[in-house]
Amino acid sequence: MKPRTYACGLDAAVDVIGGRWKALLLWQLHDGPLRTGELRRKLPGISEKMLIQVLREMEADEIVHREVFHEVPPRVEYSLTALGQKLNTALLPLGDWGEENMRAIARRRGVEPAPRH
Amino acid sequence: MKPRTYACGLDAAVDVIGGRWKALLLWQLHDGPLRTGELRRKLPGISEKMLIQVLREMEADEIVHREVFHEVPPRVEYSLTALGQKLNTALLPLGDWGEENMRAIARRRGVEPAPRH
DNA sequence: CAGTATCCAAACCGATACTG
DNA sequence: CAGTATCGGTTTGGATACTG
Repeated sequence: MKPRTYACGLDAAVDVIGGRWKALLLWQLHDGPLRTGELRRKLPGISEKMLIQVLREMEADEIVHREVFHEVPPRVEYSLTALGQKLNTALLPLGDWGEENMRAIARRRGVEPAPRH
Repeated sequence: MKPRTYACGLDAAVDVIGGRWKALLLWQLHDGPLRTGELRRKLPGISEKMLIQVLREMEADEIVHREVFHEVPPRVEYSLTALGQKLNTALLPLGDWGEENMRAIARRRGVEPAPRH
């Protein structure tokens, strides 16, 4: 339990998209629904546990919708809710800022930027 | 050291503003330079250690400028760099999104929103 | 294929006491 | 006033093995 308060909207928003994976997942879902396995392949390095855990949190935050198809083998699709789409839109300028400055950020932090997108 | 790569600009950006305090600090510096003590008072709950530590990280990321005035008693002012100002601008839509949805976010997470701003 | 259960390591954050 | 040092708790993230 973390008894805190939100000082402003930005504070709350960062609490929602913070962490290692959420922004990435949001980004991947931008173009439409994806199955669990597709998401896992698009996020190289994520563990089984984190993928599910983070998706559940985003579902609880109502930015991601989870749909189960009762087939064999089982199929589950994740997509953005209307709220999630708005969030994604609100993140575009931040993504642009990061894109422009990624090399410098990566250099200062000893991280290799990836050339994708 | 955390040997990872950035999958996209958003990934890098979240790495820069993530965590409990950075977005808040950025926000406070929006209107001009502030002294250490002023910042501490504007961020109720932050510890001495976190305030300095986070400011140093932001300085290393070149989004905050630190200026020392050699007086007695000592005076230090923090302000946004040009890069920090751009980042702040890029965060505006995200802040708006958070503002609009703060109540719902807070409710779902058992957090009290603060009425300021 | 999708998801769960454990166990463990690292990062994050904060309280406190202290220095120039 | 601004900053450092230390310590420890909580949270987060991840490897692995397993279930329906």
